[in-house]
Amino acid sequence: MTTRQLSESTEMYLKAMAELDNGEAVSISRLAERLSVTPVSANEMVRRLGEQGLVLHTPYKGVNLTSSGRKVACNVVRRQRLWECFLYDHLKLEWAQLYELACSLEHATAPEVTDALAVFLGNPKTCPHGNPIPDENGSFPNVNSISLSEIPVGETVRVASIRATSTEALKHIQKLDLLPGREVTVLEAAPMDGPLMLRTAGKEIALGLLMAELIFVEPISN
Amino acid sequence: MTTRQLSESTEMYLKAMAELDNGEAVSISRLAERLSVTPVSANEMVRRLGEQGLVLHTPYKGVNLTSSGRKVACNVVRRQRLWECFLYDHLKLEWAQLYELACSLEHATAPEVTDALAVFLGNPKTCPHGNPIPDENGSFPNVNSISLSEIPVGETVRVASIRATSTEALKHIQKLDLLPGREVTVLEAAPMDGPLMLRTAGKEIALGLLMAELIFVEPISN
DNA sequence: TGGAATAATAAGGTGAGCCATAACATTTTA
DNA sequence: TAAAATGTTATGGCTCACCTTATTATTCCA
Repeated sequence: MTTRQLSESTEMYLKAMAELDNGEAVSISRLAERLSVTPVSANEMVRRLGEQGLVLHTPYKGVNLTSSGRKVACNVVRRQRLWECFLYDHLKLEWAQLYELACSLEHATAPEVTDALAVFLGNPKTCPHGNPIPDENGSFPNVNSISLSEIPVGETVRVASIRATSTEALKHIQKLDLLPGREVTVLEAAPMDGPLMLRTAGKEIALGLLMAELIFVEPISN
Repeated sequence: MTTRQLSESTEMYLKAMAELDNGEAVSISRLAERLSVTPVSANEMVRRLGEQGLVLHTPYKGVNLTSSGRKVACNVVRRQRLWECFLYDHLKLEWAQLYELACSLEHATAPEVTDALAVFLGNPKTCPHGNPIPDENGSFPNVNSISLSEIPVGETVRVASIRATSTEALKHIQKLDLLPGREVTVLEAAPMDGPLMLRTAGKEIALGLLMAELIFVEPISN
């Protein structure tokens, strides 16, 4: 298993798979959607990744990362989230822009730089969006937190992390003040996948279901 | 003059031209050599750059940056040298590796990041190799310093900056302790483009002419 | 169980940026 | 001034990662 240089595209596919992973195989169409690519293109690419031993494709079932693919994906995620920390904590850049800005940097980052950056930042455990940063060994943190969309009406939870990737979505979440640490009460779930009505910081807000699925929460512990 | 996204390759060509620029047009073969590409490929690429208005190619004479091409090149150089400062001053990475490591990052750096990085670093004036960092407006600093290869035997000068790009060359220069700030006396110039014999920090060292051309010096002022 | 939805594959095409080889043009220099 | 060196252009080919359109295979659900 040589660690030859992988293309940016390869890294993006592997990262997307890791981000979409929830235990089961990822369908090629969801992968295609996430990467803004046609299913046919995603199919081709998955075949290539399969030939390299990075993914396992079971026709009609979906794609899984192999252990070596997962390792690469972890590494990519690690690089990205470390950059997010740097861009936020030290360069004071926009919270909503971090994912996008760090995404370009992640593919251009040598291992020496990644390691030195982690040390410089004091080995942070999470990125500014609350998502865990994998360690050097490439263990992908399996966060078993629940999405806000699954919380029954009436319950109050705490925002743990945001998995949104588009700057637009992140801006909206920021505007609604649904940042990690905030407490949120689910007031109502409109029928037909309608928006959730929430209360946070004394305000009542409406949140689309798709967006709610990207917000991960935890029980209020203390 | 739209500032559409330029490819990494385009940026590398423009940067190489700026780095090779010494007032006259740059020949396509030197450009090709610098970029480790065949002259034919460089020719094709220069044609494309010409069509975009970034360079001016006079057949059999060479290539020049247009004002818009120069602006882009400056920006690339600025990004790279800012990253070099960060990698050296804060991440404590190897002096000789900086060029290479910063080179990958430079193409992945958004304008917001560049500007914030400059502020974070305190708007440094030079990179760790002693080369000037262009300002936001893209003025390419025209350093009129002299290369060590042009210093007559007997004279003593101070190393101002190193323009080498390969990690290997930089490692060698570091081993010889020819870093910016050091004083060097030219003891002898061997015939037939033979090596220069130098004295620096009490030691006598031999330096190949090609390498000496990458070391820029200034008179000892104080 | 049969049709709808979803997934896979086949075939052909695009552009960027590189390659090699060969032919031809110009400039340099001996 | 002629030959050598350098620069240019033509031709054809390659890989990667994408595209479209069309066909075929499988799965799911009513």
